[in-house]
Amino acid sequence: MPTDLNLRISPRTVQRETVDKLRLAIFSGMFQPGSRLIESQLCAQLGISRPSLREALRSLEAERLIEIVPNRGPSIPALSWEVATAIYEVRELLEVEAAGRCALRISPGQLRELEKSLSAFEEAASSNDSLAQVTTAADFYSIILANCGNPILEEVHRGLVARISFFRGRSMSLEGRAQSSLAEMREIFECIAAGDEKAARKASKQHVLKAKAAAKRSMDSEV
Amino acid sequence: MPTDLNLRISPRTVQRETVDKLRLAIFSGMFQPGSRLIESQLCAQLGISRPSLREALRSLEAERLIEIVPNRGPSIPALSWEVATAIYEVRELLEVEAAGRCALRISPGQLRELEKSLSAFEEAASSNDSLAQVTTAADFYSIILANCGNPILEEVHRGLVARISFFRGRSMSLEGRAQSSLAEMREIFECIAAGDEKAARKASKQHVLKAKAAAKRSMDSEV
DNA sequence: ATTGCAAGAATGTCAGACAATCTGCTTGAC
DNA sequence: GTCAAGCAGATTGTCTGACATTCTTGCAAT
Repeated sequence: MPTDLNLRISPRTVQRETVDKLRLAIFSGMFQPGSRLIESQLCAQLGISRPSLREALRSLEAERLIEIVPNRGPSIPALSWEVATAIYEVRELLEVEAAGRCALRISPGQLRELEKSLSAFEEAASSNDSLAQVTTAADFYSIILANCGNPILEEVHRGLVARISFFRGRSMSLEGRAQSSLAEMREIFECIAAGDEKAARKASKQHVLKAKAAAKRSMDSEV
Repeated sequence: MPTDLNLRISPRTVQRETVDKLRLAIFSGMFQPGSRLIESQLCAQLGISRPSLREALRSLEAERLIEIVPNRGPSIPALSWEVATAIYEVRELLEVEAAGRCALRISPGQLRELEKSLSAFEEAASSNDSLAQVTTAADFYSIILANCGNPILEEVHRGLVARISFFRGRSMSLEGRAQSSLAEMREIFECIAAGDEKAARKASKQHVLKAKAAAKRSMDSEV
């Protein structure tokens, strides 16, 4: 039997609930970039005590989802295009590697899961629900990353994607982006299904580059 | 003038001091892998209150330097060889990319700094001070990562290296590892100094692979 | 318009408390 | 003698309340 089968269920603690709730709130753009978070207000809204909140904030700080400046407290960092570019570049590095490995080692069962998630995205892409588009697209990637055979690759990728997830919501709503995204993702899927490592890498690289370009367009059009 | 010139000095807060102290303590192997950390003991040793300590522990948890299981508290995770391997693989990805970029864009001033750090490692390598070897080697890499033009690459790399830093201390003490490491690092330096991207990538890849092999040897010999 | 100051707000940190959970040891049954 | 049940101590999760320090803001004065 597997040696590290983890049967232990993790009790939901206030700290973890709070981290999850705040993370979701940040993703959904509830706070303006640059705006400060007032501890007392958050405590009241979340119905928790200040020590618990502060622990949660430290976790989010380490994830780079918020910044905490001594004596000024937590705030939502304004993500510059420079940093976003840097994140996209590292994402490219990681996703290309993951797609290539995935093509060589994914199991038939997981491949079906990947196909399912692609279908889910297809459905979302034809709708106007940009939140559904982002989440289903994220599912697609996370299956690839989960099957690349390297848990660290997955972990690092998740951390990066978190920071630019709200970019995706905006770029998805660009005219036609969801459809072309779908085509690129289908290409990646086909390559993985065929077990063609090189092609999977190439397709994955193309996809990230286009996503990056779309993110830039959506940012420019906003300024 | 630079737009993000950060003149703000960060006051040293208890939380930050504590994170730094504990991180250093973990690096230096003060705690056995798998051993639990007792909050009350740490509070007494550090002379701080429990809320402050718990905030620091949350930061370290997010860095993956400790694990916190609900109702069992913090402990030092036992780093399996599987995970260590995964980390080395991602390190390879990042360091190769960084070395290649660095070769194309490093400034003469920073190149001199890199040369200096190489000399420092050379001196340490001929001694038996494995701590000095690890720190000077870390300086060498961090200069490369700082000059690759991608701050995210640097940030992610730092997070990974932190988790396996104590491996390096052990593998450096392997017979002859410091000397061969020196040769590999000098090769990387030469390639960067020559501005040869491809060669820098190749040399960097070789270096990580050998470091990984050395880490495995040191781990095997311990079991 | 700029400077300086004072009141208010927010954070950093601590002390103490209590319920829930875990751990180890004693006790009892077979 | 071994194993299970149960109890006491240890430890964590969480809250309340407090206070000094630091930041912010509005107002007055130059």
